[in-house]
Amino acid sequence: MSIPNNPACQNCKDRFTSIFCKADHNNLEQIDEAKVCSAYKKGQVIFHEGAYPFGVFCINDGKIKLSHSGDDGREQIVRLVKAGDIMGYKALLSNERYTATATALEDSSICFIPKDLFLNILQKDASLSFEMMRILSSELRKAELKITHLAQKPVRERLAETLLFIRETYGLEEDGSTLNVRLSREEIANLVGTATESAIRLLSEFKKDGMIELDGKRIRLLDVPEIVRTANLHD
Amino acid sequence: MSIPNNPACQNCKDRFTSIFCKADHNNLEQIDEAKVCSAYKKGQVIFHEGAYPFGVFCINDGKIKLSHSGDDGREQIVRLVKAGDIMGYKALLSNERYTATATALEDSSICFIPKDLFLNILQKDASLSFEMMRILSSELRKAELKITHLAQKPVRERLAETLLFIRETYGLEEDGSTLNVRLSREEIANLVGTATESAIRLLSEFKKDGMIELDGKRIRLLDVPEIVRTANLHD
DNA sequence: TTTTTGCCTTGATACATGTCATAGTATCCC
DNA sequence: GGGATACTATGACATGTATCAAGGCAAAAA
Repeated sequence: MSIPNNPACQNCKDRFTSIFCKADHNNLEQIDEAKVCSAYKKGQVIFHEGAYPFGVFCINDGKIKLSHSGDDGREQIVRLVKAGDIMGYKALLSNERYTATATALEDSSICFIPKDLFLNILQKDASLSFEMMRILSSELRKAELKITHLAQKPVRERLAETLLFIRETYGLEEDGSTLNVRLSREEIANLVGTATESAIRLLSEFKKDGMIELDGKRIRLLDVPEIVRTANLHD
Repeated sequence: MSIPNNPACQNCKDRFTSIFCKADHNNLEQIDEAKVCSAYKKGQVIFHEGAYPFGVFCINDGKIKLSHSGDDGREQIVRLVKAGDIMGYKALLSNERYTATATALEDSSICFIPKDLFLNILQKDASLSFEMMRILSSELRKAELKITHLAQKPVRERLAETLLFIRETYGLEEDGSTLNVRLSREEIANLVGTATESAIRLLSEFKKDGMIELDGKRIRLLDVPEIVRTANLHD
């Protein structure tokens, strides 16, 4: 399943940007001792919708998608996770089973922090729990915005918005224009909330209009202002 | 604007079910002293999207809708609030402006708790902040489910689901079948995420199929199992 | 009462988007 | 390398839904 390799949290390159940068030094050491770090291959599932949570996951390196699977089996991607982010906290906090499945989008290194320890520290460390609330609020804000856009915006606008969202989340490669992640057309569609064919067709249109360039799963954003205009963002 | 009347939190009929039932008695007294309770008329706006938050609101009595207004001005209702619930915490916690507008669905009595006090107590009171995290997690879970359904389910199923959601939130009247809230067709549509005419048409169909009965804004759920089946719920 | 106003309802129509089918293309793996 | 598998692409088509338009009904105002 996963190859253990345990870098210290002190060495974790994202410890300054992650939620744990807010944590008390003391607590951080406890986490460091108890955590288990594992390597996951691209496509591997970290946790499954419906399973019971035993802790939270902290991304050391890599990219993860969190997705619901609808009745008909089609997946809806609800979040993209990057290094420094944590995941699995929602189920833990509401004491329910996972409502989403976490799948590695590329080879990733992920730390696991046991439930009891995490909840325990959360009780003691006010600034950590405040940071947790901030994260939850921010996720909720994004989710509500997405609800509004799904209900009101056409697919074309949502696709443009999604491209910008991917850029915001994973950034660009060294060339300054290529999205720094490889997603299948189906995954893009499941992020937008549309059929794969529709996503493909619209991506082709964007390309024809000179907004983007396509090279397999490589997507280059050529004309960001025009993409912003297409996304019709002003709220 | 609003008629002040200040019942003690001790008398608040929902203090046992609200978030504050978790709070320390000491802190509850502080809140009781600082809070300001006001009456709002049906249709009145409690806070506006884009405004800066100065505190949280706790519903003493009444019903509120929280809605985003999309680019084209159409509203999307993102949450229904009832007595005992709090609102406005998201903006406060993430230190941003309100992303939604709160409007009274009926005459309501609402307490206002100043920002500083609330955040202060949240820092000190671990069990209150844990409850806050639980609420946020639960809201986030609901929002993500709604995203999946908006993306994947047809309007007919979503409407059935919405009827069940309203029942869950506001309950039924004494007759045991009438939804205990009066919403316009437009509001129902904005909850479902569809056009008003579509909502009306489908409600008529539901009526013709014997699932519901319509009497103005009164909606009676006659055949709940069939509504559940129509909503196609099994996730 | 009559008028006004705001909602509700229904029909006709157009369009966006999903679905199905087919073929081309890359990718993986033995 | 070659065959299998998965992904991408495009066309044809069906249909769910939004939009536009017009009329009905009921509550509120004059």
